[in-house]
Amino acid sequence: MTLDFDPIDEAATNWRGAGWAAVDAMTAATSITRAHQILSGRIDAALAPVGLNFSRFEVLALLSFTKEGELPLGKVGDRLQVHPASVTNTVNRLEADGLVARKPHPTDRRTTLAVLTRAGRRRVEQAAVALAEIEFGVAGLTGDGRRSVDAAILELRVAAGDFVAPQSQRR
Amino acid sequence: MTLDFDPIDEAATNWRGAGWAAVDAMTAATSITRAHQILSGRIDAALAPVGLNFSRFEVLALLSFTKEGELPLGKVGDRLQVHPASVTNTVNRLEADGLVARKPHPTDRRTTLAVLTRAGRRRVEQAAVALAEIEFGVAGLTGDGRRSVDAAILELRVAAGDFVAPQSQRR
DNA sequence: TCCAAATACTTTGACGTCCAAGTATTTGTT
DNA sequence: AACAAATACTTGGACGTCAAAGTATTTGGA
Repeated sequence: MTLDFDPIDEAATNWRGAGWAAVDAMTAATSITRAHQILSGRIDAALAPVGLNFSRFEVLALLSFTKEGELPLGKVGDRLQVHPASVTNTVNRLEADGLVARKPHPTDRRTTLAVLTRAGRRRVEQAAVALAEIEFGVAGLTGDGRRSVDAAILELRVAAGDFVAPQSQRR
Repeated sequence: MTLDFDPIDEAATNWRGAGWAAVDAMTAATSITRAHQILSGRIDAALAPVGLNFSRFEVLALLSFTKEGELPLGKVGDRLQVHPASVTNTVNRLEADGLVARKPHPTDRRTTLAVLTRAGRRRVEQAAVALAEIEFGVAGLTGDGRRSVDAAILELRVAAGDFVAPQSQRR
């Protein structure tokens, strides 16, 4: 099943042969797509024994970083850049597992807070350890590789309007 | 909705504060994940008017590069690194749209060939143009950024066993 | 004060992906 | 020759994602 050639390199050759444009853009996009496949496979495999997947872990981690361990669902979506419906779905699952609870917002009745439970806090710690053990799936990337990926993708994210750097953007 | 800070940078700070390990691995993994979100959103948006999504496009492109415009479904899965069930699903859809046809393998009756139809060939050309126009979603990445992403991810893919370089691996 | 518009979340439905199990066929051994 | 194991694909089910529509509540003018 392991190929004896680089499929992306092969694709680039084919694209050139067909006279199609933007070959270098294609290889970059394909590389990123494949990298994501690899990472998400490894990460979900590492989290499965802990009873989480990456989305659920991200929500728990985000909550664990707040003072009170709680956040409106909308904020969760903003921070993790996922669709509101996905937040609802993820929180439903976490709630069913007893890792977060829903709580009405004290002053705005439209808003629902997700609150980390004690079990949720324990679970996210376990998951963080499990992820650190597999180096978040990026084993195989050297320090240089990680830095250059971060830097390059930072350009992409800024260009995509993920956030606007206020004044100083370190890094 | 656009944040006024870099959420990944923020996450790194939080992780350090919580004393969690592998912060640099986390940022690399998160960057790649986010890059994939951005690209796949842009790519699917560019392909929607053409009536394709990226998976279906990839299958058509792969077929278009073969001599006869046909390939066993299993080979398609190997090349695109997707699950056999996904290939079945994707080809079903392409077949329903008249862009490929299924044909029995001449000598191995277990095997089914996906054959590009004339409409499929036209469609993949349109799609290639549409994708080139948006630079595969990587507008925002400079030439250097694209090269460093390719190079870094190549490490990752090799480490993941995507393929084994036989003797000479150019690039 | 009143009401249209904005905001927050949920629901429903269309898709896509993978896994596991099932069917058909071929291969490799004994 | 015979049959267990491997291979090729499909099916059905669990999940996840997003878009669009629906409900409830708050906000920001006229």
